[in-house]
Amino acid sequence: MCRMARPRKPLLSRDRIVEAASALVDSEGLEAVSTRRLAAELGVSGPSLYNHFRNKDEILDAVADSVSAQVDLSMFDEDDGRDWRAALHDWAVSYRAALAAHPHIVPVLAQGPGRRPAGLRVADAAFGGMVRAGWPPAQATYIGALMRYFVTGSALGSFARGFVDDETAYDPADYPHLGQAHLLADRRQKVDEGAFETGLRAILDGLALQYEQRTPAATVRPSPKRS
Amino acid sequence: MCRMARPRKPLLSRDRIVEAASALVDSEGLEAVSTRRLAAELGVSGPSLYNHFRNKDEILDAVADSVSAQVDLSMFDEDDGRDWRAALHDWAVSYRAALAAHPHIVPVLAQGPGRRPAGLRVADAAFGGMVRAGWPPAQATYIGALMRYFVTGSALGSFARGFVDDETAYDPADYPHLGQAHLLADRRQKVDEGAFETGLRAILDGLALQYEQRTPAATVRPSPKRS
DNA sequence: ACCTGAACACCGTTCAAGT
DNA sequence: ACCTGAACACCGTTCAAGT
Repeated sequence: MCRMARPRKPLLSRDRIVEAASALVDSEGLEAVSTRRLAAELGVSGPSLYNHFRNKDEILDAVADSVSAQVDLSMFDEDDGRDWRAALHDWAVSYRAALAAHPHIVPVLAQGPGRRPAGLRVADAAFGGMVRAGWPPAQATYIGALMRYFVTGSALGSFARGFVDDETAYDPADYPHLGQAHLLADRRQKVDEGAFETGLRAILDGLALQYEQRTPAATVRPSPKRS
Repeated sequence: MCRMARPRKPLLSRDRIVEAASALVDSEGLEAVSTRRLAAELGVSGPSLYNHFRNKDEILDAVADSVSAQVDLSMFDEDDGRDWRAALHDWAVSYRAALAAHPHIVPVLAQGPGRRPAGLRVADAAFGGMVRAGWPPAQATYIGALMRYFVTGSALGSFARGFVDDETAYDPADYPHLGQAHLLADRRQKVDEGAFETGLRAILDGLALQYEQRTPAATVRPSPKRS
């Protein structure tokens, strides 16, 4: 009857905790994650988690970061040979796919990289890729930020989940143009895809215009200090 | 010693509750809002709130909606006379300003309009404005959605608050390009503004290209069924 | 080092009771 | 109709105690 207070092999590890937390977030949402519930899922008592993480927020940060780690960044490799526009497009698509696969953690992710390593790696790679492609550093920073705005916004405020599935919610007297707002779920997913593609194309087209007109630098005038 | 269980004039009202909740969200963040704390702030006991709202989520929805209600929609008025591009620009700026003034409630707002009246009004006005300007309904839906993605994403994932204020967090060995990531707070705010302006301009420029090439309809060919 | 149960100060919500 | 206190089933986190 002697339940060990401490077994020779640790019952828990950061990885095991993150794995269980991710599964719980994906299956039942952020609200379902309590330290006690998570511990129960892992077969330990609540306070055990505090041997591996300082608090619950750190666990959720780790879950968010494991999603960031799934974003493909290979398009920013030096010897990739493709142009910034194609790289940005492929990055956005991969970025969004990673987030859309785990929608419930997006609110945590969308707040910014904080000190999460994979989140910082994403920001770093995109910035580096744009600078290498010839964008001035200030513009490269803007591009990284605005792409994050758009991608996280699209994953978070999905049209598909953002409107209620109830036609009586949209009185035509109040909202004369929203007659179609409560459409079938699969139609709504098409709206999300269409909006994302339309927005991404617009952003890339618009940035291409700005790229042509970017700071003259070494082209027109004899370059003014280019540190 | 007879404290009234029910005074002649109600102590609470939905408006008073929303007002107090908004103040609490703005000053101390979403996490500070508990039904008990909110009730205390209003000088009543916790359960009293349930006479006016079904649950806490409904209160937060109402707070979010009061922010949506501050978004200017006048640029979509019929007799406004300005083009869709100017309207979209002004809308985005006003939209973002409303959200940036109450950043802590944005995570609730960003999830979509749900059944919040002011949120639906925003979606309705933008859609209607684009259709009136000549956009096909499907495109108008996309535009409303993608603008929401971008604006809520920018308000939620602010660059200024999204990076930690600690230079040791960005080891150049790990993130070769993030040397500037922990800059002064006011510089970071400039990044947010720059990224928002750059992104908004790119979106509008890109949409202008798509507007020119939109469904030929009655212009080129003898219109193929235009229901 | 790593797990435990007990404990503290909280939660959201329900409900019978008051007026 | 609208407020109350008591109660229920939870929380996150700390800590002394075990091995």
